[in-house]
Amino acid sequence: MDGLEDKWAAVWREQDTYKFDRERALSLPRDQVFSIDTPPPTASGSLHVGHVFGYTHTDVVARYQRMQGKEVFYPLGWDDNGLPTERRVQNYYGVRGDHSAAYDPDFTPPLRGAEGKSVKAADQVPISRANFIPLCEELTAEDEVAFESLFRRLGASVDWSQTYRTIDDRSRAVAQQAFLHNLERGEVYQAEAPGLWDVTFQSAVAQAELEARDYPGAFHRVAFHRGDEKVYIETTRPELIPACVALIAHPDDERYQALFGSTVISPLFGVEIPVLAHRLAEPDKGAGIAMCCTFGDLTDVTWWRELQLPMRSIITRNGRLQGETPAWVAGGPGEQLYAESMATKTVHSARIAIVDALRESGDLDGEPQKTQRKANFFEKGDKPLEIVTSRQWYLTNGGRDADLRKALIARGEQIDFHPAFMRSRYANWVEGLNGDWLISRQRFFGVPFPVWYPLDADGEIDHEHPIPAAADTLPIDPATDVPPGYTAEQRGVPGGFAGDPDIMDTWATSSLSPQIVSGWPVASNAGERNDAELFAKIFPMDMRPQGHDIIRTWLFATVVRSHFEHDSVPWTDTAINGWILDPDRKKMSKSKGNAVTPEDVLTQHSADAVRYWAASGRLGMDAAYDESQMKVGRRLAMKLLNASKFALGMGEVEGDLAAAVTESLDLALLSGLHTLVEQATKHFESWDYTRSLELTEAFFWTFCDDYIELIKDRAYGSQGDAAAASARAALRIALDVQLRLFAPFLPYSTEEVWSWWHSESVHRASWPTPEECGPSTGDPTALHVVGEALAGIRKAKSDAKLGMRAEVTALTLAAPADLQALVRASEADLRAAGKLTGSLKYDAADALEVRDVQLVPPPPRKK
RNA sequence: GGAUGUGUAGCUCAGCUGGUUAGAGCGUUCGCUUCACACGCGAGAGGUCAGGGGUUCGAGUCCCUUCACAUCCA
Repeated sequence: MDGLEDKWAAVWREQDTYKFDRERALSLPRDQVFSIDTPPPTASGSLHVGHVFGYTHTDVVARYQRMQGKEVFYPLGWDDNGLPTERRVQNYYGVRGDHSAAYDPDFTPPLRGAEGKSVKAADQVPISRANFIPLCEELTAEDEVAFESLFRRLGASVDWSQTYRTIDDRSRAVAQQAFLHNLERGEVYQAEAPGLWDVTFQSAVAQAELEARDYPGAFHRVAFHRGDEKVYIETTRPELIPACVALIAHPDDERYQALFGSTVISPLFGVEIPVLAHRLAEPDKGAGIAMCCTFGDLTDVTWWRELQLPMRSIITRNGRLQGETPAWVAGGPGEQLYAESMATKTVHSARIAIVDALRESGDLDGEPQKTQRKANFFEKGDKPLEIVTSRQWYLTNGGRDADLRKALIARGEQIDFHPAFMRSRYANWVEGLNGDWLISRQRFFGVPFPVWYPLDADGEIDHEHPIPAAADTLPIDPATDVPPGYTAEQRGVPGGFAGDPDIMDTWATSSLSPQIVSGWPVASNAGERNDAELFAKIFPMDMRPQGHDIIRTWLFATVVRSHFEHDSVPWTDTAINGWILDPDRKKMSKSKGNAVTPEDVLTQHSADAVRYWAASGRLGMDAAYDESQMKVGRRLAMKLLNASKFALGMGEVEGDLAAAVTESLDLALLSGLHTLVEQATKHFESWDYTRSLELTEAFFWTFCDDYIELIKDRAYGSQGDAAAASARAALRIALDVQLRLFAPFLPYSTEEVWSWWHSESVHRASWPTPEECGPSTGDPTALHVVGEALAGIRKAKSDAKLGMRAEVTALTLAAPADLQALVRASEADLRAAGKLTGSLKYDAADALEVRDVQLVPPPPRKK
């Protein structure tokens, strides 16, 4: 069985079994084409069983649609653009991206394969982005080869000639072209504003990348002064007292009515601070009055904006306090404290210094009370985010525009979510947006913004008049390329130009995956994958499969881009898969150390077995990692091989198979098969492939355990040629149909069996129709009833602790008349299967029952 | 605090628009080398359908409520 995987994977590769036929697609009506917008796995991560789970769901659907005769567009790309790759490259080559480094056309990295040795940051060679990117491409290309091999082994029916990378020329050109279109239409803008900032990665972070985590802190009860009166606030960030711009309480809070409109003096620094009212102050939290600093958290930003407070920022981009003593502190009582104990210190050290000083001055009431607070983190970071003012690019997404938000929620309504309840994740997210999408990142490996800025006579950047790249030159890198109308010598000199130093959020590229794969034309035709005809044909696409954790990012972002660029949804349906949980019900992930590598799983259990497990997980439902289920799948695949070998070994039937089927049980089987095909198809059409598998599987086990057992004697010829032909024909029809019903789930074993009497791949065969199931004139209950009679005989033998070879010399079958008739019609089959040699009496009863079974122990086996 | 989902045999789950004694597989127990399969075959045991209330002739299935768990958003 394991040899099947190498064998058939090679055949599928050689024969291009899953190749997308562009010409055929263009010639077909739209509903005969099925296009899938698959998630590109992160190339520098590693794959885990969760991937196997989700991608199997997609593949099962792809295979079904292909068998339905549709031309299936099923590419798979790699997301190699972004932070995970940057980190690997730094270690692997011993380099570090540096915005100030110049491009070196002859650069060779100091190391190759230093992974694991962990090169110290100080030893990493600073290199330009233009030198850094090729290294990223080189390293990810290696990973991608290994990934493709795994997906092939799994049996993913992807057309590998359609592969793409989110950093390749075409992807960058698509991302830049879409950005320039957004810019022209005013959907993207630059703003200098306070925003969340990761001090480790030195980059701005978007709302969708936030993660609220518990973070240990302490409440410090600190006095502000109003003459002799003290006004206490409670804060977890006392180091921000020098950045305080107001004290704020709720407008309805009785305690502070007298203070509103007056001012207080800050402790240690002696700065005069207004006391103001705002509805976002929480009366029941701490003292009910809060200090607003620029900036401690997002509420501070709101207060600062709405109450038009001054800017007194002290935290810099590297997470330390600014070195220069701020103007409003200089000359005051806190000047020395700041200059000596806080300037250039980390937030942590500054806090210790200020708390000591507060204690000494008597402004700290009691000792700090330890607490767990929620702090915002970058999902990939491990230090709380700071809020820093910086110039960034934003793409409108409804966060600040009710009409746009409404339009995007309406887009969600136009997409069918599977399961449907996942739509509320989308709607909740869009409704809860509190700002536009921040798409610029101060990183290196990603798609650069295709713009430059003029420098004025003093060499100052004029951000108001960005110079866009010419459309037919994309992709460009403004760090090395020169804007239209300038020469390279003018870079960085007064009157010249400067490139935009930032790159785009990874999602700003991957949100264009439908455009990237479908041939959306870019003016430069970078990557030579422009295909306007194809794009017109397959966009909007049919299916977007993905995890529910990235509805707020990838799914939403894709909808936004498509809304702006095409005034359309990007796809009509989205299939949301759940997560794989380990047996302790925790999400499996590499970082938690509980993930099993998919290579091991596939080797140990076989691809068909693993797919069986994955396919028994319904869309949207988290599933347990369950090896026992894989064993069941393996057993099923094995049974399929064995039963088929046996059934086909009975002999062939010449001529019209359907016409040869005449016996009661054979007709009953085919009638049941007829219903099975209807049901299996119906459930696939409603995206419930799991139900389809369950029904097919149940039918197959009855086929093996009851039907084959009952007819095998006759099929060998004990009741004459015509009766044998009837059984053999029914076996063939049933097998032919069942193999095709199983093919999307068990591609290897079905292909093997199919090849025994077909020349074409089962994966290019047509999905079975009820009409192919032969005559539907039989009574399907006949098989159940005779099967039940056989079960009665088996039970008698089992109760007598005898083997199934034991001979039955007499029995009575009690049943209602109609059931008796069904048994009588197949009495010879029942006798053969039950080893019934003696009398079979019939008796009337309300329900079928096998009574008075007389048994003879089987003769001892000859040794 | 808000949203969504889940709670059915020891385990993993199915039970569609309410209808006869609640199903499957795994595990478990007992038995069997039956000429496709011992990576097999046959038989059995095992459930107050999370708790409470309601609608109904009738509820695992609909409504209300409580509890527990998970995820997302505050």
